[in-house]
Amino acid sequence: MRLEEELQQSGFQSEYQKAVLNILFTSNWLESDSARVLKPFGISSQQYNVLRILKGQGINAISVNNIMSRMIDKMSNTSRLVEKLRKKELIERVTCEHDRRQVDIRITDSGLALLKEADKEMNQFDGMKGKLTEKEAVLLSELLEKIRA
Amino acid sequence: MRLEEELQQSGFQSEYQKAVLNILFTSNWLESDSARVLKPFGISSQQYNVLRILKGQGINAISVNNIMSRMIDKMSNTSRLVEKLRKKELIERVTCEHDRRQVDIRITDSGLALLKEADKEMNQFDGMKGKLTEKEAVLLSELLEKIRA
DNA sequence: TATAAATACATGTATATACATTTATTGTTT
DNA sequence: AAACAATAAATGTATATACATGTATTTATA
Repeated sequence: MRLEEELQQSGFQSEYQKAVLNILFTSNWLESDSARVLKPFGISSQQYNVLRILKGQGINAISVNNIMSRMIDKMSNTSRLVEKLRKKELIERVTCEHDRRQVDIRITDSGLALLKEADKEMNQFDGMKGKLTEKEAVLLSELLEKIRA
Repeated sequence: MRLEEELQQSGFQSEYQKAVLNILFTSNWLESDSARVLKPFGISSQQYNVLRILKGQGINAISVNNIMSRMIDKMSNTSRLVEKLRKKELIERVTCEHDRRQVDIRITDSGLALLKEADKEMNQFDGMKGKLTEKEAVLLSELLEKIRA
């Protein structure tokens, strides 16, 4: 749907402005979609993001800082987020031997199981499926990366 | 900067997945940039968004619901947001005569003045300037609108 | 080796937000 | 007109988040 209709606005200052608003709007759109899908699993999309990062590390435990630097939004309180996942026993904490300030985090079997189920739904409801060709997806990424250059 | 480096990740499941993450990441990137620019003016980017919507309406007062439907993120508590702007005297509330449930909102001179200053900065720090051609900006909007189709 | 600086993470606090519920008013149905 | 549904906005509440600060540990420097 065109942004003009979504925001009930007749025009924009420039195509640049419109593109920026389109990014923000689409991001919110995707975000609320995944929040809805994840809700039955009892995790937020940030928590999902952390679980996926940990899954990507396999059996290796990685530090809280390491997780933070890989997150989509570099929020400052990854600690609390991780603590919430630990309470649900989706991850476990291992105090690091060679640096006792550091806390290493590893996904649990229970976490992997939840992720497996959640991923099914997430792929199914993927906001992209059948809407862009692969070439268009590549192009989209390129344009977004240009903006952040 | 490439998303792989931003998120310290070697690859993605698919180009679709990468594009989605790129949208979310870029949105956060733009968001934190504008939050930084707006901070000295004492308003959040949501409040800025509301002021711009009201400016677009000129001297016409529009309802809280009307504002909400034009906002980038359709959050449920526009009331409180508007109330904060009122406390700062950037907007004013007019109870509607023909429907006394409704509260019409209009931007004040003080609100317009703040917006004028803020806009200068916002344009200056515009995350797009010189990074995309106008054609690319149009293309970007088209791709994003396809996703939401 | 004592002191200072840096790092990793945790926590306090104020504010923001999502979601459900409430209140006031208007519209609709019988 | 009375009863009910629908609408506009406000509010209660739990959780999330940003930002600053605190604590423990490690590294660098004098």
